[in-house]
Amino acid sequence: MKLSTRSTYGMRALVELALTSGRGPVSAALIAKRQNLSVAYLEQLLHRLKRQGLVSSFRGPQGGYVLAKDPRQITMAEVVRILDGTNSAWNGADLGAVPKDRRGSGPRARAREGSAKEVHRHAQRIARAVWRCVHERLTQSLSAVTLQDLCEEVRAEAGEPLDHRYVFHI
Amino acid sequence: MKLSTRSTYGMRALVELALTSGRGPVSAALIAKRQNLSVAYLEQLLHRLKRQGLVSSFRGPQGGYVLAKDPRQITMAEVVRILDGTNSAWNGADLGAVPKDRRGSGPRARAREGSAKEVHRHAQRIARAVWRCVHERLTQSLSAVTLQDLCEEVRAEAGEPLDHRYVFHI
DNA sequence: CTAAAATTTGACAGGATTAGTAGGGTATCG
DNA sequence: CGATACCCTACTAATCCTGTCAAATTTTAG
Repeated sequence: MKLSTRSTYGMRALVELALTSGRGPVSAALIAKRQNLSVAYLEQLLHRLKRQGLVSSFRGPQGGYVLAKDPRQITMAEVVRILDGTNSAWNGADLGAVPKDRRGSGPRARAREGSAKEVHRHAQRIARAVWRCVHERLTQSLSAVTLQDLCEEVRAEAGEPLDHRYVFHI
Repeated sequence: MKLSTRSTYGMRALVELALTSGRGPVSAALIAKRQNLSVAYLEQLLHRLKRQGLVSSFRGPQGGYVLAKDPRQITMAEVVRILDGTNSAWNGADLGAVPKDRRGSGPRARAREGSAKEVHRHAQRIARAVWRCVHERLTQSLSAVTLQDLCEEVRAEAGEPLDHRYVFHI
């Protein structure tokens, strides 16, 4: 798991969909315009969200995207997993790229550092512990944030008078 | 704030320093060898950690790096802020890249979308809400993880017999 | 006291990965 | 048909990470 701008972009698009929910599909172009981000890039993100069943799409005129799940059932953790969770980093077993050569250690052997196997086990132990400790708490706290929470946060920030009505579908 | 491999690299180095604490400085080359990552890259990270006062360094033979604070006072959130917090994404006020051109929206004006100023306020409201909601819970849960917690996690994983003694300095 | 070795520091080049762009294809509705 | 909008693939730009070299600094050896 990683965490970058993609997740926030995706979440913002989902908020947009949630706020206009029940009033027909919204085109990617309109979301992009309202959220001030690139259409093409947003389409990629929406496509991935669709394949994972978070949104549905309709082609043709008056087409666009619609939320496919209850906003209370969409968590931030899920969005992060879908949009930012593809890569090998943060994958638990990962120890980081293995460098081919080492600079400082010269020809003379050092006494303290143990066999290569031991070093590897040691590194893996620490890497796993760090990863586990962080990943656990991270997913835990991100799972606690739902799309509905974000919508309410937006409403609180706006002080009620949103320009679309605040209706959830289903 | 962003979150990538850098923070885990840095945290692993700090764990290494904490575990060998009280037994003199440890060179970047040795840490890199034990943790199986690139020396040059690790040096960059250590340099930043030094400038922020988390570690101290000594040059020359028998030199290296030493933890500058109590492991209980170093939180994961601090490390993330130092190593992954540089870039403009996730900076609260950020609204994402501003696209230069828009593809689909054609010459014909749409009725629903309001003035440019309103759209911008709307976008900013949602972006801020998303950012605030996520950032708040994220830093909160990362602040709860200290370097000492990680060391104990490592010890738990290893089942006690670590190859260095488990001593904290000061 | 001088020279060599060990180590940090800094800079830079190059590959790998990710962020974002561009443009064409295809389904759907009037 | 033709316009709207999703869908797909390839491309460019930026960033991350690694590798390497040279300079500065301190300790140790001779």
